[in-house]
Order: sequence, then C-alpha cells, then structure tokens
Amino acid sequence: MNPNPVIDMPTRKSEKVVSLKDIKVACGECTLNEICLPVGVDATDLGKLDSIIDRKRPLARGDHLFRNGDAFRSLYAVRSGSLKTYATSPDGQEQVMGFLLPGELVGLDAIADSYHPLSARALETTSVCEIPFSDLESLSAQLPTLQHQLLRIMSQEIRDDEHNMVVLGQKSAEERLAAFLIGLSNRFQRRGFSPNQFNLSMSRGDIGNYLGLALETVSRLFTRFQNENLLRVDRKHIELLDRQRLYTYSGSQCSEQKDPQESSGR
Amino acid sequence: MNPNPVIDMPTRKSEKVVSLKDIKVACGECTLNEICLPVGVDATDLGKLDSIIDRKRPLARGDHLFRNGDAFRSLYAVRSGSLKTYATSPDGQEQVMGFLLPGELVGLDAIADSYHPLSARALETTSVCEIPFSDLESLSAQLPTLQHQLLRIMSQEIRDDEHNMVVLGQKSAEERLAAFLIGLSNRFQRRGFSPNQFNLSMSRGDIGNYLGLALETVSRLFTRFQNENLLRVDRKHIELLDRQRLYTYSGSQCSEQKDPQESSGR
DNA sequence: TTGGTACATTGATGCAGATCAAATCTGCAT
DNA sequence: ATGCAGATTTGATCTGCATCAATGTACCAA
Repeated sequence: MNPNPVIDMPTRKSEKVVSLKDIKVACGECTLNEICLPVGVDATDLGKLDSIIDRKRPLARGDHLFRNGDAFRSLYAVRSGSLKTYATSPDGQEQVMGFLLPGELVGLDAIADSYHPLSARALETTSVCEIPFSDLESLSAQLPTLQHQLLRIMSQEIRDDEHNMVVLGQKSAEERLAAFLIGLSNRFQRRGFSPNQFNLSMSRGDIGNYLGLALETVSRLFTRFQNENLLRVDRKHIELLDRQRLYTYSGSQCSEQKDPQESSGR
Repeated sequence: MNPNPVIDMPTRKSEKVVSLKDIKVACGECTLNEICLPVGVDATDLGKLDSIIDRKRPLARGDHLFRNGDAFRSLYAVRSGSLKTYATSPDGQEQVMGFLLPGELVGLDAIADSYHPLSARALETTSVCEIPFSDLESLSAQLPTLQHQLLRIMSQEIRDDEHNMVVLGQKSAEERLAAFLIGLSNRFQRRGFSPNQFNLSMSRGDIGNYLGLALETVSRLFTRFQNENLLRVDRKHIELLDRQRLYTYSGSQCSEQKDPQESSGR
C-alpha cells in the first residue's frame, strides 16, 4: 500500500513514558526487535523481513485497525500505543478478548479461515507495522529462525489464552483483577517500562468485560486494593505498592511468562 | 523411540461407533487425513510426513500422555479415543482446559517454552500418533502446504480458545452447557459420527470444571434440558432431540467452525 | 452375591457479584 | 468559562449458582 520509508533513529532502552513521535524505524533499529517477531533473526535476514513490512501512519484513539469479518491479509505488530480486540455477539454485545502492547502481534486468529473473527481498535494513538501474511509465510520457509519464532509466538498466544481460561473459570473477582494487574506489570517491565507504575489505556468497563466482571465490581476492587495499601489509583494511573502481596492475591500461577527468552528442552 | 510399523488397512468412512482395533495405519490410509495435519499435503509428500510420525501403542483410560512440566519434544495427534488436558494449580486444584477428539493435535501450547504447561490424560482407551517437533519443523520448511496447515491449526486453536473466553466470560450456566453440547456435536459430525447421538467420555465433574460450573449445576441442567425435550440423557449417552433449539439456548455464536475446510480470502 | 468406590442426582441454604440507581467527576467542544 | 456526554464511584437490592448434605446408581473385584 504505502511505500516503505525508513528513518534511522537512535535506539532507546531507558525506562520512560511512551513517546509516540518515533513513527518509522527499520526492524533493526526498533527498540522492540528483542521482543517482537525478529527475535533470533540475524542482521542479514532482518533486512529481508524488514522489506516486507509496511509501517502505517498512526491510528487515532478509537480507530479500527480491522473489523470482525474483514478479509485477512496481514498480521500487525504494535509499535507504540495499545489496542483492544473484541468480539461482537449477534445482539451487539461486545466481549473484550485482549489488550495489545508494543511488540505484540495481532491477527493470529485470522489465519485459519482468512477473515478476522475479532475487531481491533486503538485505545490511544497507536502505530503498527503491517506484515503481509503470504510474504511472511514464504519468507519463513527460507528462514528457520523466523519460522520458529512465528510458531513460538502462536504457541505463547495459546498458552496465554489457556491462562485466561483458568482466570475466568475458577478465580474470584479479587483474584482476577490482581492477576490482570500482575500480568500487565510483567508486560510493561518486559518492554523496559516501570513494572510498578503505569497508565491503563483501557476503561474500567473494558477491564471488567475482559475479566468477566461488572465494571462496578472493578471499580470497587480498585478502591478496596487502595485501602489495603496494595496500590494507588488515580484515574488511569496505577502505582503498585506491594507487588508481592498483589501476586499472592491473584491466587498465584499468573507469571504469564516467567522466563521470557531463555528456555530450551529438559 | 519405537520403530515405525505401518500396516495397511482399508479406509472406513461410514458413520459408526468408535472401534479401537485399528491401531497402525499410514497417514495416507488414515480416515482422519482429511481433518488432521495432512490436510492439503499431496500423496508424495504424505510419505515424508508419514515417515517422521511414530504410532504408539494405545493408552488405557486414566493414563497420562504427558504431564505438566514434562519436556516438550513432540506434538501428538489423537487417532482414536479421547483425551482431556488440564492445568494443576499450586494447591492441587485441577482446571480442565480441553477435550481432544480424533484428528486433533495436542501440545501446541508447549512449543513456546519447550515444556508442557498442561497435563494430558486419556478419558478412555486412546491411541495417538507422535510427531517429533524438530522433524516437523524442518519438514514444513520444505513443504509449504504442511507449513500452512500447521499455522492454520494453531490459528484455529487460538480462535477456539477465544470462543471459550466468551463462553466463560459472559454466558449463563445454561448457555455454557448448550454451547458445549453444540460444539461437541459439530466435532463429532465433522469426524463422520452422528451429530445427534454420542457418548460423553468425560465425567460431569470434568464438564463442570471445563465450563466453570459446579458439577451439580451440570447435572441439574441435564435433567432440565431433558424435561424440556431438548435431549435425552442416559448416563454417558446423549441424544440431541432439538439441535436447533439447543443452539438458540447457547446464546448463538458457537458454530465453532462453520466452514471446516473451504475458506480462502475475501 | 456382596461390598466398595466413584460417579450422579436432588434438595436446602448462603453468598459473591450482578443489576439497578444515583451522585460525582473528567475531558472535550463551543 | 460553560455545558454536556461519557466515565467512575458508591450505595442498595436481588439472584444465579456454589456449597453443603444426603441419597441413589453403575461398575468392579473378590
């Protein structure tokens, strides 16, 4: 669609607030290349991956990246900002399926039947990389590390969804919210942001919907957690004061990905 | 591990009760090759896939195929019988994550970190094909259709898990059980069995656990559905009397896979 | 047969969290 | 500033389903 303009920028690894100015950077220069699709792909091959990727102009808050039913052509990697994905029931009811942070891939559920079963919408100003799927498929047949990374990411998505089933299937409201916050905290940390202080880009309603709770319940729990000095809430801003205790509240078993990269058999 | 004995057998396409006598058949001769990993792979290449697959001797009811924490080496395709997968919480609590029918792949969630996050256990006498993952990876780099099918299957798994999140997140007990039965019915049909009459290989407790309900609730709902002439239950045997109405009860949106093979863009 | 064990059904009761309702608060557009 | 729409908080009430409890039933081994 667009041409593929690439502007070099110095990498930033520091912990700081999301700045959305850096729009176009090659994978090789992207801060996210250690947690995104390029993981493990070497410098030479990175160029090939880079050449099939299209960096689109940012989405405004509320814009749709794609909608339920749209034809599937590409995966998208979030570069900055955040998205939510959601299903719409026949009666118009919305079910939030997930929140996407920078470095995460959207649209994996659309490969099977070549259309998007969910809609994806920006929660704030958000930029994404478009990755045409047919190109990705042929490229990954040539690059074993890329193929492996793609399978890894899909596997991880399955694992995370299973984790969500546990949360929805047998956790109390309190445990659900605690698990949610711990999970978010881990994901922020992984991306070089503070694990103890962050902004929620989604509403209470979205959180409740995602966790299978009424938004009133979410609100009440936030105030309860605050009264118990677990955290401080100010509107969208969250500061975790006692991550350990919050983790305990979550009924444990929600490290999400305790061992991000390091793994290998046995 | 084992050698790889292959015995030719005539294919059977008829609707009939699961017979577990046929233990070893090449993919090319397997009734399941239209719904299993080989989908789309042509006769020549099928031999290559076949050669990496190891058909193991059947598991007895209650046997584990693998346990939570085991090293990941292989995926498994169910050939006959059925499995359940489940997570175990620190406190020993069990959460059933899914039930596997013939032609379905187990272990996809283990690719990411090279160990199994779940345990898998046979619900009845069950035989599986073992597919060493490293072999599968190299083979699929050579066979585009195989690579594509693997991605499709993983994508479908993600889609199905998302469907489960909707069920657990916002459906009533009645809707959950109805959705569960419709889903099972569809899967049996796809495999050439009657969609209106089947045996549940799992207990009420497993169903309840899977659906986030108490087993008593499941039991009560079965009797209620029976009183409303939606179905007939006799112990493990289920006969659906009004699939349409049951579908309505499920709060719709649970066809699971309306369009099994046919797809392609637009 | 008998006994035992695991599974299933059915009834009675209680509670976590939904729902309803209303009062703020926030951010944005004019 | 002013006003409005949507988001959030907080309170009061209601209910679906869990939990507790007891009985019934199938299956298996001796």
